[in-house]
Amino acid sequence: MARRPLARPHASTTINDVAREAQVSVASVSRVVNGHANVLPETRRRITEVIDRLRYVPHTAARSLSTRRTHMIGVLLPDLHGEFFSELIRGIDAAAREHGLQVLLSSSHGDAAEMAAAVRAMHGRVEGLLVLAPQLDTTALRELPPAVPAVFMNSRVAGRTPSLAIDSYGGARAMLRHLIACGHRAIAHITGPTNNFDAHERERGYRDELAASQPGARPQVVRGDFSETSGYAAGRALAAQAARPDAVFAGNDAMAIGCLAALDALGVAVPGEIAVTGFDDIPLAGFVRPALTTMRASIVELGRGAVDRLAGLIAQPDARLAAATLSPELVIRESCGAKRSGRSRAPSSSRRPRRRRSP
Amino acid sequence: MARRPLARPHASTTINDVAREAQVSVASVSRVVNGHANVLPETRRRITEVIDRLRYVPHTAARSLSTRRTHMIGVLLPDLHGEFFSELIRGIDAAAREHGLQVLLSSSHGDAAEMAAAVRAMHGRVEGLLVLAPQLDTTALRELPPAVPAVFMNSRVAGRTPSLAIDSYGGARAMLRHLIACGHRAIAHITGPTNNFDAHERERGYRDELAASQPGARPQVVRGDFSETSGYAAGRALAAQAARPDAVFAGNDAMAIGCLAALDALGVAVPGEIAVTGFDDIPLAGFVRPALTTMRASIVELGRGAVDRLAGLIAQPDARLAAATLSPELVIRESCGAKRSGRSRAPSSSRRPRRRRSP
DNA sequence: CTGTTAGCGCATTCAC
DNA sequence: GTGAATGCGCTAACAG
Repeated sequence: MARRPLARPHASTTINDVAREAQVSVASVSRVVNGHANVLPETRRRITEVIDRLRYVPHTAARSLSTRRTHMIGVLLPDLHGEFFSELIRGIDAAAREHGLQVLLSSSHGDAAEMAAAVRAMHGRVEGLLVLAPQLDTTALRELPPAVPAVFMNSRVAGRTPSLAIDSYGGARAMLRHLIACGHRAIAHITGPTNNFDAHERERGYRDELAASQPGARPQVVRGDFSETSGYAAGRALAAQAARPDAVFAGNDAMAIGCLAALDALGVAVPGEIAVTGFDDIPLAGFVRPALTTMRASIVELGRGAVDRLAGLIAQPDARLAAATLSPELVIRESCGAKRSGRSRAPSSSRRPRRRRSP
Repeated sequence: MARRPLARPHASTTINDVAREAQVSVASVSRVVNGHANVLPETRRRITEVIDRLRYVPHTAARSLSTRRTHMIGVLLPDLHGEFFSELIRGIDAAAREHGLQVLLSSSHGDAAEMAAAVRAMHGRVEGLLVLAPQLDTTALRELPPAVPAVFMNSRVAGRTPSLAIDSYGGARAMLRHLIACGHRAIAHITGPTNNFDAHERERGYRDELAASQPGARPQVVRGDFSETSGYAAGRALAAQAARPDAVFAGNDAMAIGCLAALDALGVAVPGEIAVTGFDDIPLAGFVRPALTTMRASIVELGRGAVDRLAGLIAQPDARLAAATLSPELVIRESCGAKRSGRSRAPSSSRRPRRRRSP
């Protein structure tokens, strides 16, 4: 590239062009661009004028090379679907913007190996990592370069890596207490996928609260995978059983809705014969019939909180934040059979003013 | 930085370290790293060994500075919710990975000004832009630096910017033809938000097909905003009208489901008294009662196709791709009142094997 | 307050 | 086949 530099692909104006045009040194231009104080008003004005006129924009890579800062964080997500994904990103994006961080996204990771590859690809471009690894198997996460700060969401992390999670365990116990308070005795549970952290925590909460509140009661568990279809199948199975439960706590709303559809098809009254509840409070939860009682977890806050923590960690790498937890909130609608004092049949979607899907 | 360079923040091994350790020049290391042929097997072996041992990873910024390539594309999204968002990202991410591109995401743009700011922040870091700008007002998009290749999705773009879109117009007409074929005459429409490209196209399709198939028929339109709540309100309004329609074509599934809930609350039989259809085919569409007839649009393909086009554009900036379109497909379930030959009541969610929400 | 200059880490000519 | 040297665009010492 010595003699005849190959035609620069996107030849754009550099700091040198500005300096020459404004009759100053690149140092002064740099100072103005970075908002340093030590520049004469007149000089600053002249430089600013040229910058505007030439539409000069600092070259990011060059700046990074010099400052060792990229202002980017990497976000590693598994193969996620639906509302959870979008709300998480929404929270992450908003918080990142506030911190002046850009988001390098890598989603759709089926397994830990893929995730490791993604991490490698991000090496050097990001100042921190945000990872959602619901797989119980987190051994592969150990390969993360220890140098870069990382925050784990809804993951079981060995060691004291700073993490943040929805309190699935506590939420499940709360839901069970509610069902029991409603008078239900035989309460079944539809689980999420095996090897999923939250699914595991919710099941554990179900079992523990059952054992605590109804000593001797036998847990009744059907395996699902968080999909509507699996909830549908579970609903059929449960309704057909000899010991038919009088309440079903599904591991998430999607399965609860699938279960509802199955019971409806079978002519089983909900909540009359069997009560059904979910977890997550997806936007549609208030619009199915009967409206779904569920635990509301603020996914937006999960994403936002994770970024806040990561930003703090980037600023102070030595800071030792303890793991934190977000408590879900019980949302009582109709499917649980709780007697309600209100008389309105309008769906309760007080929060979330606008819910759109189409672009 | 002349005398005593400040302690490098994330001191990591550089190409120089490798060169020194392997007793070669940085040029050879560079050749090996970039897979050039002209390196002796023995030399290559030695270098490779050192690279592994030192865990050397090329510094991205430095490489970018020198090559003028970042291998990143910017994705600009509006304030999106739900399934649409996640599927779009899924498609984008998968395709980007195939093309060896990283995704710099920036979402939650309420208006064009915010989007312009996001573009500015990405300037220089991305080789191309993917933008979803459903706002009808695209004047602000003109500010995009013309130098960087861009692909627009579901947007009305003046000029011949390469774009890709779901054929909302054609889909709406197809849906209307279906409703008419089912014997419905008074067909109402619930629109999406004003100033939204797809909402506009669907309404246009509704009006055009109505005029074409039933000359003289009077269009009956209620304004919605793509949210379940607005669909609920529209359903109430429609049911209360003197000239009650016998079919309702909602601008998207969320509103259709809201409408369904309203009619259920009012005791109006669906599809008996009023048929209801939607647009999008969200995963839950098959699980509400009655199961929703809708138009299936492959959002994943939208994202994937957009990235493919962008990658092509980056490779050949001069290439003039024409705008392309993705045709949605009619999915007939129960809510439209079509007589069905099958006898299965199981939800039809043949495709989409797994649908999860929770992490 | 301003200019000069030395790197940041890497790719790439051009001699050898 | 290999190495020495140059420049990518910018920041931050340092000298003036």
